[in-house]
Order: sequence, then structure tokens, then C-alpha cells
Amino acid sequence: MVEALTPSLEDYLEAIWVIGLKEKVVRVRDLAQQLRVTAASVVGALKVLEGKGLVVHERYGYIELTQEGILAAKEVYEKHKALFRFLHEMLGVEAEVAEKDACALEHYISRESLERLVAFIRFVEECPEGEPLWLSSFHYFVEKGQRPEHCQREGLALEGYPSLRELQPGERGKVAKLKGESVVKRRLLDMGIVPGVEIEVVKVAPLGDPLEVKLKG
Amino acid sequence: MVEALTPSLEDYLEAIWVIGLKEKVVRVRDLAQQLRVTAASVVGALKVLEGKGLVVHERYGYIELTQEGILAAKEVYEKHKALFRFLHEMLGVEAEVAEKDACALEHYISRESLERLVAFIRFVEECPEGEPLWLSSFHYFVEKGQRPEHCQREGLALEGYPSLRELQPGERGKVAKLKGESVVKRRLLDMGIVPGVEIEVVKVAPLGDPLEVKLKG
DNA sequence: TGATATAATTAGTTTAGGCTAACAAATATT
DNA sequence: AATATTTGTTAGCCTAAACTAATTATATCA
Repeated sequence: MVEALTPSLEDYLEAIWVIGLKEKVVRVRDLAQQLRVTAASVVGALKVLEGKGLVVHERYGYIELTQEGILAAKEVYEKHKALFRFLHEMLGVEAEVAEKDACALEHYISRESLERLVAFIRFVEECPEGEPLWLSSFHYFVEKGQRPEHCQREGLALEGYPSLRELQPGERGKVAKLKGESVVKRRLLDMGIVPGVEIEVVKVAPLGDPLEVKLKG
Repeated sequence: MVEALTPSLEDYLEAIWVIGLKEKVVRVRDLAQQLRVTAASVVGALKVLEGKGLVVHERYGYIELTQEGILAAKEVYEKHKALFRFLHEMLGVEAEVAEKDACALEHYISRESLERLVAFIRFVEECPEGEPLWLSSFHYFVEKGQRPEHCQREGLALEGYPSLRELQPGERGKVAKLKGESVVKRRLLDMGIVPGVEIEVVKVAPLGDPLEVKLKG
């Protein structure tokens, strides 16, 4: 890594790489067309890239990436692909929008975050059972605006309140009834949380869970 | 929405909003400090923002957002928060890195993608059972490099190799046994992948999946 | 009430990345 | 071969967004 590249220069590198995957040679006008920029701008950018030792380009000749240039170009391209997959395939964002966003975001996401994102994608895509249930549930959630049957269960319901999570620390409520799976229910019962009991929310963790509550007494 | 704001102008707006949440008044030096920019730059930006009707600022006076300015500032701020939560709380990216990335990405993510991301975060955070099991599994996966017990099943195991994914294109291995759910197992069996058979990895897609393999013969 | 410190402003420069227009080289067409 | 067309290059200009240096307000205090 010589020096940090600007977003624009990364775009040029990536475009050279992408065009090179399909065509035998890469010329100024190909880049201009791909990036929707005038040929003059391409020439300017190539000069800078050449100065950084990332491309080789002779007057009126073809454009080639150096070893270093290939590394840099590939890195951007990987970011692009990961972002696209995440946005389109996982979040379900329309392909064109996801493409555009990936093009923009690829220049700004850090290596650390990208690594996590890639790990996440792998985690989902390499899931032994294929697309995990929760992801399908998410797509259902996006489509219909509500969770599918199997993940609508709540641990407990409060009288008059939609959910325990709506309570702020310090607030109190009365348990109306317990819902959900027997295992979860059992644990709540074990903890003394039964219908009719009054509880007070003590602390809420950032993600809303775990939740610390105090029973009456 | 008057005209598209540049990333830099969005930063100024957001900073005015954020400072305004804590302090009674916002001055040029506060912005300069927050954005790590000289006061002169702040003045220049304020002029542009004033021209767009987003802020009100008199010579040597305090800085205030107009109604429109508040809307624009809030939108950026919401993007920032959503990105941060996603990166930090879900992907487990370090807080400082997540913060920096959110600052950069907030200017480039489209409304559509953001909506999906927010939906995804809500989906996870408002999950009735608290942090879903798959998310914990992901964190385990990131930490330890492998899936936890309950989701470790792979389609197949190789003799002497930890996983099929460790093989490079061209390498070979011998199937030791098939693991996992009956559906996946059935499909592998249908494809002729049975214990004892030798397979060679032909091609690996960038994300490691799908994987193309060749059976002996 | 001045003197001075702090804050805000203006003016002018720099860098990145585009643009147009004019010109040069390479390629195609007659 | 001569000319036309396409492609590539250079030169010069524009905008955004930072900067420095110099200047002008405002505030504070002896």
C-alpha cells in the first residue's frame, strides 16, 4: 500500500480490473464509457495512477495494471461484491439500488467492518441447512410488516402495555399472562414471574436484552 | 428537499444537531472543534447552508437550524445511528471503528437500503425472545472461527481435513462421512457423494460458496 | 476605559476531480 | 494516397472543501 487512494482513483482501478475480466485490452474510451466521464478525465486519472505505480500506460496504448495495482483493484472489487450481496441477497434491496450503493460504500467501509460483513455473509450463506429460517422470517417481516407465526411469541404480556420492552427503567407493570414455548415459560415461572405479579424494570441492555427486572418484594 | 447536499455539508448539519442536543447554543468554534476543522471552514460552510435555507446565522452570533435544516440533520443522524448499531452491536465491530465507518457511510447509503437495514435491526432487536440464537451463534463464529455445536453440521466431512472449504482448487480429498439434516444429506447422496468417494475441488466462488467439485471418474 | 485575549470573518491558496475546446495520432473509407 | 472519423492528449477553467494569514468583533479585566 503506497498511499491512500481517493474514491475516484479506486473507481478507475476497479473499472480497469472489471473491464479486463471481459475484454482482452482496456483502452481510455472503455474507462470513459464505464465511468461516464470524458476521456480527458480518464487520461488525468491515469497519470496519477501511473505516478503511484499502479498502472502502466503508454501514449495511445493499452492500459494495464501493475502487480500492486491488481491487489488494490481486487480489494475494492471484493468490497463491492460483499456489499452488493449483503444489500441485495440478504436485505433484499433491489439489484440496481444495491449496485449503486455498493459502488459508493465500497470506498468508505473499513477493512475491519468489511471482514465482519464478509464473515456474516459466509455465516448465512454457508449455513448447513441452506437459507436459515430467521432470514426467511426477516423477508416475510419486510414484505408483510409482521413476524411470521413462529416468531411472534412473547415471553410475557403486561396489562395495558404492548410489551415489556416499552417500559423505561423505573417503570412498573403487572404481568397479565405468559405466552410462548414451554421451555421459556418454565424458566419464567421458575424465576417467580407468574400472572398477577407486579414487576419493575431495573435496567435495559443496549439491545433490549437481557433485561433486568425486580419482582414485588 | 432543496438540492442534494454534499457529504461535508451533511456533516455540518448533523454536528449542529448533535451539539444542539447537549448544549443550549451552537457556536462556530463548537463546530470547528467537533469536525476538526478551522473556524474559517465552518464559516464558509455556514454561508452555503444559509443560502440553502437550512441554517440561520448572524455575524458573530449563534447558529440555528431552520425547520428544513432540522429535517435534513435528523435524517443524517438517523442513518448514522442505524449504521453504528448494525456495525457495532450486530456485527461486533469495535465501537471506534464502527463510529468512524458510520460517519463515512451515512452520506452514501440510499434511503432504500437504509430502510432495509433499519428493518433488519428492528427485526433483531425487537425479537420477542431477546437476542436471537443465530446472532449469538454468529458472534461465537466470529470469535472462535467455527460454528457452535448446534449449527456445526456440515454437508460432508473429509478424511484428515477439517473442512472441504480448506481445499484449494485442484486439491483432492476423500469423503469420510456425511453429516447433517436428512434433506441436505439426501441431495448429496443423489449427487453421488457418498463416504469413501474421492473428490477434487474444481472452483471456489469468491465467498467460498457455491463450490464446484469433480467426482472420481 | 482602554488593553488584550478570544472568537469570527475575509481573502487568498491548495488539492482533487471533474469539465470543454483545440489539437494530435491512429484507424477507416473512398 | 488522401481524406475523414475516431480516439487520445493537452491546456485551461470550474467547483467543493479544506487550509493559512490577516483582519475585525466581542468580551474580559486591571
